[in-house]
Amino acid sequence: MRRSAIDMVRIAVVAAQKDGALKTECLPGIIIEKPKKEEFGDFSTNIAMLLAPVEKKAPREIASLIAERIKSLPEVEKCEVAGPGFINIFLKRSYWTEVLEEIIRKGDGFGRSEAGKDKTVQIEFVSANPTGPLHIGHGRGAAVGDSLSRVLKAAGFDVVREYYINDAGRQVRTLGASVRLRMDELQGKAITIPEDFYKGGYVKEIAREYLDKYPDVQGPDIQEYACNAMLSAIRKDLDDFGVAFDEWFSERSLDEKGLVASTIEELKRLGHIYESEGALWFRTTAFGDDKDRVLIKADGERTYFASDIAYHREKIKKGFTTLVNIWGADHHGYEGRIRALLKAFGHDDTVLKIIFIQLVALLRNGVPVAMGKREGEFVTLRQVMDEVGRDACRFFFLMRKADAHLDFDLELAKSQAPENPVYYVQYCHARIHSIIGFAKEKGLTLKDHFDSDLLARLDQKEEIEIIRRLSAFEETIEKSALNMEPHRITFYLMELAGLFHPYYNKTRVVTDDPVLTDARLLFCKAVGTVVANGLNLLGVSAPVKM
RNA sequence: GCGCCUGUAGCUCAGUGGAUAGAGCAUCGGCCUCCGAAGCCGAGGGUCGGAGGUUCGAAUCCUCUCAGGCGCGCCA
Repeated sequence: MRRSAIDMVRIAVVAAQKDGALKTECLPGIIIEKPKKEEFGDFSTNIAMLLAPVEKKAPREIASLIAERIKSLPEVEKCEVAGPGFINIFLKRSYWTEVLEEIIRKGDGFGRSEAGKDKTVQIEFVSANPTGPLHIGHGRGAAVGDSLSRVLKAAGFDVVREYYINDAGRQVRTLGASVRLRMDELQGKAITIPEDFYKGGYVKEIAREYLDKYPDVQGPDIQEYACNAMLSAIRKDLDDFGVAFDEWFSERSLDEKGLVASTIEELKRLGHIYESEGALWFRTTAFGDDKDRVLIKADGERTYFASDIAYHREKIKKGFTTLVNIWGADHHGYEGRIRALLKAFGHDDTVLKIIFIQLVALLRNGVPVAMGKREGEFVTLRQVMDEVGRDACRFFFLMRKADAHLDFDLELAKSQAPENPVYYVQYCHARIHSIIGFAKEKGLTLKDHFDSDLLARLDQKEEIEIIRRLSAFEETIEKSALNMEPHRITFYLMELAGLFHPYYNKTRVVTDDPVLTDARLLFCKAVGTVVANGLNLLGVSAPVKM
C-alpha cells in the first residue's frame, strides 16, 4: 500500500520533533492539497505556517526544517519551500504509475474503500404519495438518492434504501373519491369535480381500467385499487429509471400495529403532550422548533406529522449509524419538528441528515416549460425519460449540488452535439473500447497486467496527469460519501474525460513500437475502467459503442 | 415579520482558509489521406452581489446589508 502524502509530512514533522529541531510536541491537523500549478509539485502543505506562531519562528525557516526531512523519503523526488512557507512535494513517477497496476488488478472494484466500515446508513428517498405519477422533481430525488446509495456502498457503508408510502390519510381517500367520480362519469352520469380532487388524466385511466375489469363495479375497494395501481405505476417508473429499493414502508402498517398511538403515549409519559382547543399537541418548541405541532386534530383525525413521528421512531429503533432523508426543498420547514422528535426521545439528532432537493426548472431551447400540478398537467419523470433517455436524464440530475436550482433543457439533454456533457463522458469510454478493438483487429493482444517495463514507457506529461486523476478516484468517492454529495462524481468524470480526449488527439496509442503500444493500450484500459466505475456510481451506462 | 437555500465570466455552474479564481456553453479563428470530429487546438471575456471584521492569507469563516427562490396550516 502506498504511503499517503499526509503520512510523509507526519513522519517528517515527528522526526523533527524527536531530534529537537521543532520544540512543540503537538501535531496540528495536516492539510495536504494538490496544487493546480505543476511548479508547486504533486502535493503541498501549509503546516509550517500553522506551526509558526507556536514555534515563534519564521514560517519559511520551519518549512525548510521539515522539507529537509521529507526529502529523505524514498518516494520523494524533491521537496521545496515556496512562497510564504508552503512545502511543495514532488514525487517520483513510480509513485503514481503504481496505481495503474492496481486499477487493472481490481477492475470494477477499483475505487472501493473501507471508509464506512461497520457503519450503517438508511437512506429514505422519493417517498412520493401514491396519488399521482412521479414528476420531474421526484426524478431528481430518485437520481440523487440512488447515486448516493451507490457511492456510500462503494465507500464501504452498509446501505438500506427505503421508500415511505403515504398510503393512509386524506390524500389516498381523495384519490379513491376522484376515481369513483370518474367512473360515474364513464357510466354516463353528469359530474362536477370538487376543487381538491385529483384531475390528472391518470385518474380517468384507473377508472376505465377498473370498469373494464369489473363492469358491475363489484370488484375490490376502489380506493385500495387506485392506490395499488398508482403504486405499481411508480414502481415501474423507478424500475425503468434504474432505481431499486430494499424496503417499501407502508404508513398504514404503522396504524395496523398501533405504533402511532403507542408513540403518542410515550410522548405523553415523557410530558411533551398537551391538549388545547380540542386538539392534541406535541410541545416541539421545547426542542428548538418554531411552534408546537398538532398530532390529533379537533375532529379526531391525526395529522401527517403524527404518523411521521411514529415512522421516525421506528427508524431510530433499527439502530442505523446515520439516517438520511431526501426531501423536496419545499419541505424544509419540516426539519425542525422532526429534529424535535428525535431529541424528545433522547436521541442525538445529528444521526439524521436531511438532503433538500431544489426544484428543477424544465426548459426547451432555453424557454421554460409550463408546469402546474393544479391543472394536472405537470411534467412526469416518464415523459422526460422517454424523451431524453435514462442516461442523459440521470446525468443531468447529478450535474448540480442537490440544493442548487437546476435548469434542465430537454433539447440540450437530447442533443448529440458537443455541448451535451453526458456524451462527453460516455464517448470517452466508447472511444477507449474502440481503440482496443482496433488494436485487436491488428492482431495485438492486451496485456493482462503492468510490469515495470511497461510502466516505464508511460512518461508523457499528459499520461502522468491522467494517472494522478485516476489515483484520486478512491478519495473522490470517499469525499462524495462523507459529504453526501454524489455530484462530485459527475465532476470528476467530466474532468477525467477532459484529460483523456486531448491526450488521445495528441498521442498515437497503436504505434510501431510494440512495448510502447502495449503500455498505452493497457493505460487506456485503466482509464476506461475508472470511467465505467464512475458512471456506474451515477447509474449511467458506459457504452462500448455510440 | 421569522427561518432555510442561492448570488462567482454574456449564460449554466465547479471551487466549504492558500499561491495569478476554474470548466462547459455562447462568440471569434483553426484541425479529419493516420486508433471514433459526440473529439481536439487557440483567442477574448471577472470590483467572486455589497460593506465591515477575523487571519500571515478570505469566493470560502463571522456580522450587517441588497437581490431572487422556497417555507412559515388542526394540509400532505
